[in-house]
Amino acid sequence: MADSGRGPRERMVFSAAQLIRRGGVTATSMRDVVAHARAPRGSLQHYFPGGKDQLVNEAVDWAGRYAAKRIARFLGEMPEPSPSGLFAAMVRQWTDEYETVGFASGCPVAAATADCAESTESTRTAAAAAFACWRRPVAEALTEMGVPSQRAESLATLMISTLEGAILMARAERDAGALTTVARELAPVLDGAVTRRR
Amino acid sequence: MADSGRGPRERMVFSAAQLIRRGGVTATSMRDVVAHARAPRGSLQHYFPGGKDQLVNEAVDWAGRYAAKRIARFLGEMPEPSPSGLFAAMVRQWTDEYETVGFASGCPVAAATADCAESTESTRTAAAAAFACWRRPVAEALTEMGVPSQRAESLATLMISTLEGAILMARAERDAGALTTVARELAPVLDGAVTRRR
DNA sequence: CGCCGCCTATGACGCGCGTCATAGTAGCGG
DNA sequence: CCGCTACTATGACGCGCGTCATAGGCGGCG
Repeated sequence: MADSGRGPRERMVFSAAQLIRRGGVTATSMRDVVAHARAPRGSLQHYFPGGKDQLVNEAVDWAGRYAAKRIARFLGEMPEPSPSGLFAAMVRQWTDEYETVGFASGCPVAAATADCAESTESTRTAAAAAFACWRRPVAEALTEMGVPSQRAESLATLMISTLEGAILMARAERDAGALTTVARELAPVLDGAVTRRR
Repeated sequence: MADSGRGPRERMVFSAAQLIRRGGVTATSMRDVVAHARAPRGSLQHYFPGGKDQLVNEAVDWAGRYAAKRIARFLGEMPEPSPSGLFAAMVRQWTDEYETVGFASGCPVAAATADCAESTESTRTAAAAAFACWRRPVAEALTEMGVPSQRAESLATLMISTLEGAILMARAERDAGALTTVARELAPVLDGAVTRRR
């Protein structure tokens, strides 16, 4: 969450993701992005000759990779990993944010999907890639914990779907209750899928 | 899904919901709405003096009530109701749509939340109300099936969250797989919550 | 120095938006 | 026929958008 990535280009992509998280793709203007990134406006057409689409797609891309990296981080921080523990960590990231800085932002991939899935093929593809990029480490972690690999894929899909939906609901209600609820309710089915001891 | 509600006013609200489903709130213009509803443009300021916000809020409202009514309908169609059966029906509504007319549209409440939760308080409130309106009959149905009422509330939240997330994923990937997956994986935990025979 | 890449600066263009102002029409009770 | 209310019609306004065109600075290398 550092305010500045190294180069101005990185900062713009990061800022785009940040703004898309808040208000959606359509409501995020390129002028807003350069202002938020404290970047020169002239750099837009230099770094992103593909226009807004390119910027948005890279922001979605970045978000997918970021989510994937978080999974690895969560696993590293867990003394004894379990499926429910991983999901709890994923959920906690959001409850923490909502409790500390408020309910201003959702998931940029979700916003991009809702806004662009029909209008902009390339962004839809980017969102699909982001989901896949996010799901992979989750599924791998589950198999590592002893979940059969096919089942792990399904559960990864379940975890991310449920998380995304709960984020939406929590934001609408300005109450993180939905997040904690789904974490609690999903725990047994996740842990129940472990067939071999690690 | 009838193309025309009775009055022009109803048609406009319905069309707004329809367009928001596709491209989000910000990308949906009021001129688009009247065109889609084949309604006179002059009627906008007559029926919706509150401007776009009012129109959007009523569309979200409509969507919430529509979802709630569908739950009642599903229950009526099920010979022997079960939690997993209800969830399967909710999911099937979306897989059916995606298989027949394509992945153009998502959930209007989700889109409104992603686009307006931060920018427009009234719409955020409308979305929260829509979720609540949708959740109530689900929870009631679960208690009717023998789920303890507090648990039923939690499971209703889980079902709707998971469904919303799976809709997003399916739309991004243009593949209803996520929907069928979550229906399958959630079934046991839902049915396992029934403590008394009906 | 001179030149040439990279990056930045800035103003303009055309468009579509939400909103407003003003006027017009239809039906109907008096 | 009048007048009133409900609804429709239409053009204008101001704004912010994405994009483009053009013109710089500016550091390094021959």
